[in-house]
Amino acid sequence: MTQGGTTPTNFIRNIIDQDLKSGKHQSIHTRFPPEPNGYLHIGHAKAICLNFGLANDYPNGHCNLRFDDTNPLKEDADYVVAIKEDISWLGFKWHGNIHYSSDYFDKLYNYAVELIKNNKAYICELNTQQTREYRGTLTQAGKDSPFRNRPISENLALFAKMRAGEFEDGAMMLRAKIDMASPNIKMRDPVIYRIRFAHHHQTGDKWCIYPMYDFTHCISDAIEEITHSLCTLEFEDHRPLYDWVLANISINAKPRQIEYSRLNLQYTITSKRKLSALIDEGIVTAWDDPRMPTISGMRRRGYPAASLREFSKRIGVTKQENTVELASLEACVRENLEENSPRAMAVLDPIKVIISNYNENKNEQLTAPCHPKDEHMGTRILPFSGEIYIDRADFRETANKKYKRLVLNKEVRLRNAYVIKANEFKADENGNITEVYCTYDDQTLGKNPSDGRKVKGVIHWVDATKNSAAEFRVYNHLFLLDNPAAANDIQDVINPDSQVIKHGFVEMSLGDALPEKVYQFEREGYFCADNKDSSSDSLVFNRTIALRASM
RNA sequence: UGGGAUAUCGCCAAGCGGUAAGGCACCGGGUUUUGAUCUCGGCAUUCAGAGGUUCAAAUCCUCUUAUCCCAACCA
Repeated sequence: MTQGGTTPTNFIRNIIDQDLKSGKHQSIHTRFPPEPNGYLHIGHAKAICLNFGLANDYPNGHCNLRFDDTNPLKEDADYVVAIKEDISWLGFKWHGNIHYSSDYFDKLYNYAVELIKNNKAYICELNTQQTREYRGTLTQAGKDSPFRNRPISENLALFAKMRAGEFEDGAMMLRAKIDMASPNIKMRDPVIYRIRFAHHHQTGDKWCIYPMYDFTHCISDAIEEITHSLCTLEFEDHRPLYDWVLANISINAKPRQIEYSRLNLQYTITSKRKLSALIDEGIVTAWDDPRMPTISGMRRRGYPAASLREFSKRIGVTKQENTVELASLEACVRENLEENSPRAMAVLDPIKVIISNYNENKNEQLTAPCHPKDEHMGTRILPFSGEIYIDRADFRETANKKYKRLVLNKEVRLRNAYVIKANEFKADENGNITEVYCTYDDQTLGKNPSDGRKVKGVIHWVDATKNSAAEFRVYNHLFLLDNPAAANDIQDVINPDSQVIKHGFVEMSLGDALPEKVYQFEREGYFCADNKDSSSDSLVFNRTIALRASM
């Protein structure tokens, strides 16, 4: 399958098609509702592609960005900034202004009052412990709160006082009056407002009571005239409550909540709480550490936005629990990069090669294509002198025929340059090779040896006199286990080699490599300059992903 | 007898009563100045299991089994 093209159908599209066909809706309106309490990760990327993708694919479709900010204790304006950037980078535009659930705090308050007036909500003074006891268990019905039958007038007065700040945190709460015996625990008089003397990043100190998710989300959807409110499976039990709230207040719009299964990805964790812990414990450096499955981490690492969109398209949308293999994501990244990244050469673990028959005054400027198949990418200049660097792994004193690189007394092709032959080498006292002495065949530039002898291998190289020194950060799985969430202690399954630092050289043309621009370092993999730590004075390249390896 | 959901190839996933799409992975052949790419070929007589309805069932019915979610004043 080539990247791009149309999105395969799924059960949500089928529902939308029916709604459009039946005339229930003329167009669709979705929303992406992140809570600004952390950075967006690959799971959110799926949700973003789903919601914004739907809006893009249907005529007159719209998708709102709404920050679900009803818990000031956990949220922060910094996250709002990062989330907006991530969505834009992923390639999506939200409809109109950015929305916040907190925009609706006044309306929400009034709807709560309406519920009270209709005897559908009451002020409860049970403490946390008591509330839990009264709620019952999975198999036992709950029992009514002693405050359940408070007169409406008293509820109204108490709620007003709650808002006025006359009670302490946790002293009381507003509860919907539904059914303490419901088999669905979510319907056992759920809390809809709590007291929190906390500063809110959007509303400041205006409020000391904050609405709960279940009360807020459905009303926010209705206010924004969302037609299809998509969320993950764990909210299935909340749907009756979502519908109950909208049915019991004077609001016309009746958005439909549809649940789909969240994405699980091998070797990664998609829990903001756990990702946050990785940072706190110093296992990674930040939310955008290239090892993080966050959108900003993947961006920093070099994953193209288009490959994330393609991935989200390939995994589909269903209600089945799933764990996608990492290889599936990586295939999308490689497919994109193979086509779009310019080629270059870099040596990560250098040993010097001295070409003894090369005239030391003959400094050549070789020309090499930036892409083997796309000539529009142009060419670049490769300085070539008598001294070059090759990778330590590309030379052996002896080797079997499967080894297609440089071997003592044998020949190898230098990529984009000449065929060389190794004649001798030097090693230090530990046996580590320090220098290899070669001779080159000056008749092999751009052509095979004229006498017909076959040169089996091709290795990459960097000129030893004109180049840029660079640090390479080679990334591997952050976790040793494909299902790290199952570990008792996450510390036990951290891969100690999730980041391996190497120092070597890149070809001269890479001296001013732009951050996040990905190159294929031939035979090594895809790399991009780090968007935080790299500068032209001190280059730092992140390995986006290795080349597919087969041998 | 708490409630809610899900079961199609190793991993995703189409399929919606007419006789198992596709992608990833994997296994072979070819091309190649990247052990990359590209390319050609292979990869579910079977749809969690057992019954039943039907000319015909992955699709309808019944029962069984397995797995996931729910008892925050989180979202």
